[in-house]
This record gives sequence, structure tokens and C-alpha cells, in this order.
Amino acid sequence: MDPTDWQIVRSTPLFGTMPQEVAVSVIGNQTVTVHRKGEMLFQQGESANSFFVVLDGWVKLYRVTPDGAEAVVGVFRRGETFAEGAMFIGGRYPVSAEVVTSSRLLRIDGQTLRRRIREQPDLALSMLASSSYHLKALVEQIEHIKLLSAPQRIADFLLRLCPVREGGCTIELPYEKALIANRLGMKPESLSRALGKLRPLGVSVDRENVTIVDIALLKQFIESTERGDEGF
Amino acid sequence: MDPTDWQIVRSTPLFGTMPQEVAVSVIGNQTVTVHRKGEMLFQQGESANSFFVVLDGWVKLYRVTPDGAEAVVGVFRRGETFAEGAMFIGGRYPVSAEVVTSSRLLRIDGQTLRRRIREQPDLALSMLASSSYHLKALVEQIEHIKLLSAPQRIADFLLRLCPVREGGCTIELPYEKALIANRLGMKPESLSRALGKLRPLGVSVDRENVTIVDIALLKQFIESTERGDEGF
DNA sequence: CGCGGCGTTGATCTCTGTCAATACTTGTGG
DNA sequence: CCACAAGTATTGACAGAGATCAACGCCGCG
Repeated sequence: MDPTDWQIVRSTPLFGTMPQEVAVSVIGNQTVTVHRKGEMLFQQGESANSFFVVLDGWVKLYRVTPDGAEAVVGVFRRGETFAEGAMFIGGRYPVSAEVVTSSRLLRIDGQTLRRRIREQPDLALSMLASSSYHLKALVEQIEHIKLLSAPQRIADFLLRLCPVREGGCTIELPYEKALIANRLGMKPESLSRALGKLRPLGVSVDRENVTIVDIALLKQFIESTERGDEGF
Repeated sequence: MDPTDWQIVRSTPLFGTMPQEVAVSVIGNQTVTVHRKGEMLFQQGESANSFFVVLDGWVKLYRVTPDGAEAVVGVFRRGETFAEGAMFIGGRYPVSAEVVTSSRLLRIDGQTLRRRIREQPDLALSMLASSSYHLKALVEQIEHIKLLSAPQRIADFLLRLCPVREGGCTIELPYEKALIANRLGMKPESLSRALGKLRPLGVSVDRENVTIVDIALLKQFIESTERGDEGF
């Protein structure tokens, strides 16, 4: 856990707002672990004893149905925390977690966390803020699935990846397209075609590289008459 | 706030697990309000100063897009709390709330809640548990939209309304079908037709009354080869 | 060089949305 | 008490989005 890691941890909604010494008291001597693509962190239904901070890489959270179908409910990256909530609802993870890219994670023990919360009520407020953050993300995801078409959802996905606020840019898709598709609630084939439909709006795709001519066009596209494509 | 109300409050995930005196200290002299169908409680983006316990009736939470389309993300009933999380994420409600049935609500002030949390760290743990409960509900909703067909989603909706664990029963739909449809991510017309498709599985509908011959059939239907209908 | 995973493309099908017409229910006012 | 209007639910015909199935191309890797 080098200084850069600390910087990342302090950039999270959870640890970013609390006094330095409180953060230290929680993270103290927690373990940093490295994982390879495909590793499982925990499975839906397992008892939840810890949560995670992503220091590097990507981790997906998903639900599996009795017959094996997967629904990705979130993909987390450097500077994000996940599974904080699980430890408080019956102590069971409601989702499964798998590393989708070589990753470095900080694992934080639930036992010690609870102890710290009792000593430091403000810590609880931070946890609540973080929890609310995830709540909001899920609500937005539901909104998108219900109200936006596939091309619009990808447009939104791309926008969130953009480092700039206006103009154009080139971004690299962070993980496999099949996973992006699942995350957005569609099939890989649909993702391909939907990306094709964004071409007229200045989006060109070459392997994992996507270049966007003008962000504003995409923003406008997302807000254009729900579920309808261009035209009117 | 009569004894029955207290019983309801104590049945929530939030107030059910804490010591009596802590619950009293929070709820103390909070106000009970009555509302008629159609009343707005708050709007997405407003600053969040309180959260609610439903004592009677139904309340819907939804998102609206710039051009007015609605996506219902939750409908809450007697014994449920909502908007607890909002007060901790930038203090703004991420959703709008509207009463969909004549209702009685208990409104709990955020200021006093925060104060109590600092005095009573355990209270924070209860809040976290409640928050996680909502998190889980949203995750399940996403799973359902992504993996289940319209008829399967209604089947699930009906099952959650059933008071019995096995056999058959008759239930009354708690609110308008248009709202049920939106809640399940479909149009009213689709709801009608989807209910029709459940007929062969022993579901008959007459106005707002639904009778189910055998719960087990529906359960099986929901788990049958994702998105596919019966047979193969 | 050949194999396997991943992504694209094409043809077709199915589900759900859309638009429109029709009951049915409820509430209002004469 | 009835006529009428407005809101709500159902039904039909149709269109479109996305899923499915299958084939193919591409790239990395042994």
C-alpha cells in the first residue's frame, strides 16, 4: 500500500470525506491483494465479512439465476468501493463478484469496521453516504434500462468514460464488449449494431478504441425523444 | 400516532432492530401526515431534509427524464421506509415521490436524525441495514428487468403479493394497473396481455382481483428457461 | 500453422411498443 | 335518476427493437 494507493483510497466517496486519522484507523493494516482475470471474490449468498476498494483493475458484480443466466449490476474501477452494504443486511452478499481484469484490491474487514463505527459515529455517516451513492447508481441504471434504447445506453456509457467535458476524444473500452453488453442489459450482437447506429453521430470504433467527434451530439441523442431514434 | 402505528413502525427493518428507547428518541414527536392520491411529497433534485415511514397507503418513487417520461423505481407500502439514504448523498433526493393512494405517513426530520446518530452509533448500523435492504431490492429489480420476460415479471409481482406460501389464493391488486406496468418496466397494454398469458397457469383476473390456483406453478414458470415461454 | 476466444454480420423470429378503437367505471350536473 | 364526460382497462392490427441462430473474420497464442 504505497502513497499512490492512499491517494486512491482517499478519492473514494467513503474515505474521502473523513479525517485522515479515522481513515487510517479503519484501513490501518488491511491487506492489499492481487487478482487475475476471472478470479471470484465472493458468491451471492455467502456470508459477508469484508468489503473492497479497487486500487487497480475492474471488478464486476452480478446476479445469477437458478439456471445460470447472469445479470451484471455493476462494474467497479479504481477509486470505487463495493459491497460495503452487504455486511449489514443479514451479513450475506446479495450478488457475486468476479475480477474481470488483472486487479489490485484493498480488502477491509467487517469486524474491525463495525468496531470503528461504534467509536466513530461520523464513520457511519460516511458509510451511509457511500451506500447512498450506490443506491443512486442503481436507480439511474434502472431508469436507463426502462427509458433508453440500446444505442442511447451505449452513448451514455461512452460519455461516462470520456475524460473531457466538451469537444471530442478517444477512449479505450475498459473491458470486454460482452461484459459491456451485459452491463447495459443487452446481447453482444446488439452492442455491435447499436455502436453502428452511433456512427452517424460521430462515433467510430476500431477494436477497443472509440473516438468521439463531439460529446454534445451524444448528449443530445440521449435526451432525444425517449426510445425514439433520430428524426422526430 | 396510536399504538397500531407504533407496531407498524417497529416492524420496519430500520426501527425494528433497535432498542425501544432509541426508536422513541428518534421518532419522538415527529409528525404524522395524511395525503390524498396524487399528492407530491418531494421532487427529484430537491434538498432532502427528511425521510418517511408508510403507516398506511402506497407511495411511488420515480425518476423523470428531461422530456417527461417516468420510470418508477419503487412502490412502498405500510411498514416500509423510503428516502432514508437521500439525506446523506449531497442532501438531494435522487427521485421524486408521489402518493398513489390515500395515505398516512410518518415524516422524520433529518436534522434530529443526524444528531441521534452521533449519540447512538448503533442507530447508524440500523440505517445502514435499511439502506442495504433497499440496495438489494434495486439489484433484484435490475435482475428481473434484464433476465425475465414480461409475464415472468408479473408472475413474480403477484407472488410477492401472496399471503400464503403454497397452494392458491386470491389477492387484490394494490394500485392502478398502469402503475404496476411502469413499476415492472412495461406498458399497460403489455401488462394486460402478459396477464392473459398467465391464464393457462391458473391465474384469472377480474378487475383488481386476481386468483391464483397454485403458487408453485408460477414459481416454476419464473424459473423456466429465462425469457422463454413454456414448452420448448 | 492451426486452434480457440472474441467480435461482427446477416437472416429470421418474437416480444413488446405504438396507435387506435372499444368497453367499463366513476363522478358530475342537470 | 339519467346523460354525459373523463379516467382506466382491454383488445386488435401493425411496426420496430432486440434476441436468436448461424456463419464468418480477426487476432493472439501454443
